[in-house]
Amino acid sequence: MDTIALARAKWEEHGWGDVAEGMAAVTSVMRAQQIFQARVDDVLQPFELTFARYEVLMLLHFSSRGSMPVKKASGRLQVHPTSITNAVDRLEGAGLVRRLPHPTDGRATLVEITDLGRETALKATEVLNREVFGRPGLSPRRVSTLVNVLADLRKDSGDF
Amino acid sequence: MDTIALARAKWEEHGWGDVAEGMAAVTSVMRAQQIFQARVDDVLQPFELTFARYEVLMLLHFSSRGSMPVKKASGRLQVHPTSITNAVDRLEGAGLVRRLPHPTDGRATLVEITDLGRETALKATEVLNREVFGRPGLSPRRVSTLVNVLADLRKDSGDF
DNA sequence: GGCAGATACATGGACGTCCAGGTATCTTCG
DNA sequence: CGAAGATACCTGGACGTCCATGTATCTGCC
Repeated sequence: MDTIALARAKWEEHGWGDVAEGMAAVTSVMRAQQIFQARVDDVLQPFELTFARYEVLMLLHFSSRGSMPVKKASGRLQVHPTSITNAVDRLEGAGLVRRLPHPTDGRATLVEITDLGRETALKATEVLNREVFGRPGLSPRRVSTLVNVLADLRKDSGDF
Repeated sequence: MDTIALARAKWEEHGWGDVAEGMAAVTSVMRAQQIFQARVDDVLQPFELTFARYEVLMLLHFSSRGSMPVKKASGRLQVHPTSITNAVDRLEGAGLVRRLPHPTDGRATLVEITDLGRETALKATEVLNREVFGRPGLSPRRVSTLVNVLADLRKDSGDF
C-alpha cells in the first residue's frame, strides 16, 4: 500500500489533479529524506556521530588548512550558523574538533579538526561508503537521474 | 558554486569514485527536503500550521469517519506514534482536532477533525496547491521522473 | 579619531523527530 | 477464570533545525 499514491488519488478526486504530481513530489522527497537519514544515522551511531556532525567533520577534513570559521561552514553546508555551533559543541566534546580564536578577525571563531577527528572521519566514511552510498537502493542509472533532477531543483531555488 | 558537485569531486579524488554518485544522491535528497520544507512551512505559517500538522489534518479530513486512532495515523504517515501525539496536542490546542475515547478499545484514543479543522485544511490546501505543489521548480516531465525514481527507492526500502 | 551600521558568534526557546520508560487496557492461553 | 504477554498511548529526554536576541568586534564614513 503506497501512501503517496493514495494521497495523489485523493487530490485527483477533489479536482486538484493539475497539482497532484507536485504534491507527490514534495511528499516523496520528505519520505526519501527520512529513509536516508535513518540509514546514515544507523551507520554513524557506533562512531557517536550524526549526519550533521559527519558533514561538518568532512568539510573540515577536506579544507586546505583543516580549519574554518563557523560562518563559512554554515554557508558551505547551507544550514543556519546556530546548527554549526550546535554540531561543533558536540564534536568538541568528543575531541574531534577544537575551537581557536581567528588570527585576524576578533569576531570569528575557527573550528579545527583534530587528529582523532580525521581518523574518525575516515573510518566513518569507509562504512558509509560501503553500507549506504554504495547501495542507495536504486540502479546506477536511476541514481544519476535522481541527482540530475534534484540539481535542477536546487538550481531553481537559488542554491547555485 | 554547487556544493554537492564539489563534494563529489572530493570523493573521486580520494578514490571513492565508485560510490560518489550515491553520496551525491543522499546529500541531494537531504537538501531538497530542506528546500521543500522551508517553502511549505512558509505558506502554512499564516494558518499556524506546519507540514507535519497539515498532514495529520488532511489524513483525518480524507478519512471516512473524520477520525482515527493515533496508531493508525502513525502508520499512514510513517512517523513514530509520539510524533502524532505531539502534532495532535498542538492541533487540539488550536481547536482543529479533538480527542475522543475509542468506543470499543479502551486503550486507544480517537482523534477527530473539527469543522474549524476542515475549513482550515481546505484553505491551507488552496494556497499550498497554488504556491508550492503547482510550481515545484521543475518541468512536469522532471517532476514525474522524480516521483517515479523515489517510488523505486521507497519500494526498495520496504515502504510498500 | 570616533561613531553608526554590519558582521560573527553564542544563548535560549520553539518545533518535529525519535527512543526509553511507564500505565492502562486488551488478548491469549493454561 | 486468571495470569502473562501484547498493544495503545503519554511523558520525559535527546538531537537537529530554525528564529530572536544579546554581545563583541570590525568597517566605513564623517
